Amino acid sequence: MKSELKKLKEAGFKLTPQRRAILEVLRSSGIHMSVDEIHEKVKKKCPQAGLATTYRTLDLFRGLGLVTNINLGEGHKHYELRRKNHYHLVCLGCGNVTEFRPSISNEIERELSGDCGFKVIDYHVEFYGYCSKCLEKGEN
Amino acid sequence: MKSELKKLKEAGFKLTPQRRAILEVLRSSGIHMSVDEIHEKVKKKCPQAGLATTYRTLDLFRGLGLVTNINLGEGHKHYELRRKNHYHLVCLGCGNVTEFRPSISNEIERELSGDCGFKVIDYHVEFYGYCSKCLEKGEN
DNA sequence: TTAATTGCAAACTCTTTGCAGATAA
DNA sequence: TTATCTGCAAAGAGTTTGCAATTAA
Repeated sequence: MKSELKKLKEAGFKLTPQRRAILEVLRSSGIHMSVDEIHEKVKKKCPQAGLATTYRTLDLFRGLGLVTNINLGEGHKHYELRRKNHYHLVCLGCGNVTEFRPSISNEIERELSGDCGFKVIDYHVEFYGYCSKCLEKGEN
Repeated sequence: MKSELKKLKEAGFKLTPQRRAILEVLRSSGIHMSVDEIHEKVKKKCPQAGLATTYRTLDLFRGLGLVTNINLGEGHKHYELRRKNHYHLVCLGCGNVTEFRPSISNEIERELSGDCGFKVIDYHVEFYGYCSKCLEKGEN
């Protein structure tokens, strides 16, 4: 059994088709999605699935540390499977969101714990700017 | 005239009492606030000020680059005067949000532009964890 | 004088909740 | 069998918008 399902079960929750479908959707699309996007994809597997269940399930998953929700400045939440050590690059030109794994992220954590006594559990990092394609095209 | 008002005027916008009040509120409280918090403080200076105006003004300011809005995982936006080079440390124990100016932030920008050809304009960085006080108290 | 701005209220969007029926264990 | 979970619909919270009146320039 894949690790997320295992965690769910171990925490005493039922493995319903809806929960399996939501996990599959999150897995199949590596990148973050809005609740609506997730729900649309879930309905292809579970046509009767309700939006409220998607909200409830994502919140349950977040509580278990299976997913994180991120903010892209829009008016709604985005969720993705939790993976450590990735930053988002949001292009102000084309709107694309890509990922970035900086080689120095460990140094930041070290600096944090040293200077501030702050123990890092998780982080959300979003850089806004222009991707190489948009830089080539335009005059940014 | 302070620089934010100057920018507003230069961009062709009127300097209304409401806009001045919102700027003053943002300046007086260094840290981020929710729209509601901002509006409550604005009403002390402009009792008749409407909430919609606060929303419109903050969005106008954001468009001009005067403020940035950040996300703390709650269901509403937070705004603050735009200042470069600061990261948020969100304590999962006491909920306090403090700031952090990492000495290596320039290196990240350099790595970004080198490896990815991505030109950084702005960023939001939030680290979640436990502050020194909570670490002393608890067993985290 | 006049185009920009405002307050109000209504509309809209996203999210949460209550509840009766359905279902995994 | 039974406590958990679901779908539905209604409620709630935050945000945006239309419009007539007001106001900065």
